[in-house]
Amino acid sequence: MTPEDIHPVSPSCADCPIRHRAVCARCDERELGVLESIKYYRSFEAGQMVIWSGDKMDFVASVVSGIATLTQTLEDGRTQMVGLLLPSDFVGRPGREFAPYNISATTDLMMCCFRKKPFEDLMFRTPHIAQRLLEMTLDELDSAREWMLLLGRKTAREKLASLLAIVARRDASVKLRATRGRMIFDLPLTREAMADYLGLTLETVSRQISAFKREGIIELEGKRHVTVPDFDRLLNEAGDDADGGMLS
Amino acid sequence: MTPEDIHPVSPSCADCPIRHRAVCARCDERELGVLESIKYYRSFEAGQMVIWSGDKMDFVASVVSGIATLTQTLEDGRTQMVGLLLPSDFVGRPGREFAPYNISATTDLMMCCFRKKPFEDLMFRTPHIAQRLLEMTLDELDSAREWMLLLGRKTAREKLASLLAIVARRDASVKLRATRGRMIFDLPLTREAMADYLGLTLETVSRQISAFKREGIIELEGKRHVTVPDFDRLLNEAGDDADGGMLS
DNA sequence: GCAGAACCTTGACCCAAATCAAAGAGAGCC
DNA sequence: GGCTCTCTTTGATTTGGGTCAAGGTTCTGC
Repeated sequence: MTPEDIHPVSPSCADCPIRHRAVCARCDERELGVLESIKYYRSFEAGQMVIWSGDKMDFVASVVSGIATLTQTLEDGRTQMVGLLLPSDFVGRPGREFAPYNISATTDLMMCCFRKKPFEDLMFRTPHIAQRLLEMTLDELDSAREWMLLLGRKTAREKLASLLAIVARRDASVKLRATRGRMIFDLPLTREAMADYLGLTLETVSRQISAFKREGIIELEGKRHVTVPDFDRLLNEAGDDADGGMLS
Repeated sequence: MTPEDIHPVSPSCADCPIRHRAVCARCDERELGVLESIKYYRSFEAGQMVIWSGDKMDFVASVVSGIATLTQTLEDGRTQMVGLLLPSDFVGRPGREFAPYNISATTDLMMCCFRKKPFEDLMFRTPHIAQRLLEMTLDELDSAREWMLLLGRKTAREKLASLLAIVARRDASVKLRATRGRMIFDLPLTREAMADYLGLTLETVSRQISAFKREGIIELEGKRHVTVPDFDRLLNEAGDDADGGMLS
C-alpha cells in the first residue's frame, strides 16, 4: 500500500496524520510546511515493540503499512488487545506524556511519526485540527464500547464472526468486494493475537475457525488466506443487529 | 450533593459542563454568559430513559445528581453497560447528531443540559474548551480500554472487586476515606445493573458479593450499604497491578 | 533436503459461570 | 397487618469455553 492509497485526496499532504479529506483539504501551506518539518519515519520488524506502556511517548503517528496492536496486561500475564491499527490509522495522544498501553508490531511496520510538542503547538493554534482529533477520538471511543459489548456478551462463535467481518470490511481488496457479497482477504493476526483481541484462548479461536470452514461460511487457503462466499451469512453469525460499523 | 461540591473552584461557573478547574478558571465572562444563556435543567425518575440509541440528541450535559448509565444491546436482549455517569460527569458528543447508546437513569437524576448547536459554536471559537473536551474524551477512552481488559480477561471475583473499588473511590464520603483504608459507601446499582456492567449474570454477582461478605472483605448493611474495612485487601482481589486508575 | 522453530489443529477432560428453580427480604400500599 | 411487587439470595444442574496434551503444517536457515 502506497501513501497515495492512504491519502487519496491530497498528495501534497500525503503524510498528514489526520487521515481525513476534510482536514487535509483545509490544511494551508504553512500548516503543511510545519507537518513536513517535524515528520520522520520509523520501521519495525514483526514482533518488535513500538513502545511499552508507561514509557514516555514523544510522537504521534500514522501507520503507513503493516499492522500494530495496542495491548494491556494483568501482572500474571493475561493480555487483552484493546486496539488494532491498520494502515492509515492514527496513534498518539496530544496532551499525554506517557503511553497508556503497549504498542507492538505484529507484522513488519512502517510508521510516519511527528514530534509531539510541535504537533501539539500546531493543533492548539489550528482549530480544525483539534476538531478533527476530537472526532477521531470519539470514533475510537465508539469502537471501544462496541468491543465491550462483544467481550461482555457475545459467544465465541459470534466473537469470531465479528472479527472476521471487521477485517473483511477493512482489508478486502476493493475489486472483490463488488462481487455480490464475496470477500477475499488475509488475516493479519495469528490465532493467538485473535484470541487476545476477543478475550478467548487460541484453541477456541482455532476451533471456531474450523467450524466456520466446515459449515462453508468461510473457505481457507493456508492458515491466513480467507474467502467469505456470502458476507451476509457471516454477518448473521456476528449477532449484532443491522450494520454495526466498528472500525479501527 | 450540591453544585458547589461538583464545581468547587469557580462558583460563577457552577454549571460549566467542562468539569475541570483549569477550564472553569479560564472561562471569561463572555463565555460564562453564553453557557448561562443556553443551559436548562432536566430531571428524570429512577428507571426512566434519557435517550434511546439512534435518537437525535441535541444537547450536551453534566450530571448534577443521581446516576445514569450508557448501555448497548444485542437484538436478542443481551445488554452490556458501556459507561456509568456519576455526578459531575459529562455526556454528549460535539459534532455528533445521534446518540450512539441508550442513556438511562438508574436513580432519580438531575442533569444540567446545554443546547448542542450553540455549545459547539462556543467550542469551535474557544480553543481551551475544545482541548478540554479532547482530554476528557481521551480519559473516557482509557477507561473504556481498561474495562475491555476486565471484560475479556478477569474472573467474576476480580470483576466484582474491580467494580467495588471504582465505586468506592468515586463515592466514599471524604471523611471516612481518611480512616486508614476503611471505606463506606452505597452501591448505586442493582445486582442486575452490576451484572450488565461486568458481563456477568445477576446470580453470579450476588454469589460473589456473598463470598466477599463471608470472607470479611466487605460488610453489608441492607443490600446496598457497603463497608470495606481494608481497601488494599479489596484491591488485591481486583487482579490489576498497582493502582490502575479507572474512572467513569 | 533436513532440522528446528513457530504456529496451528484436534481430542479429552474439567471447571467457572450460566441457567433453571425456588424461596426470602424489603418497600410501598391498602 | 397483610398483599403485591421488585430485588436478592441460594441451591441444583448444565454447558461453553478453558486447560492439558499430542500431533500436524509451514517456514526458515543451513
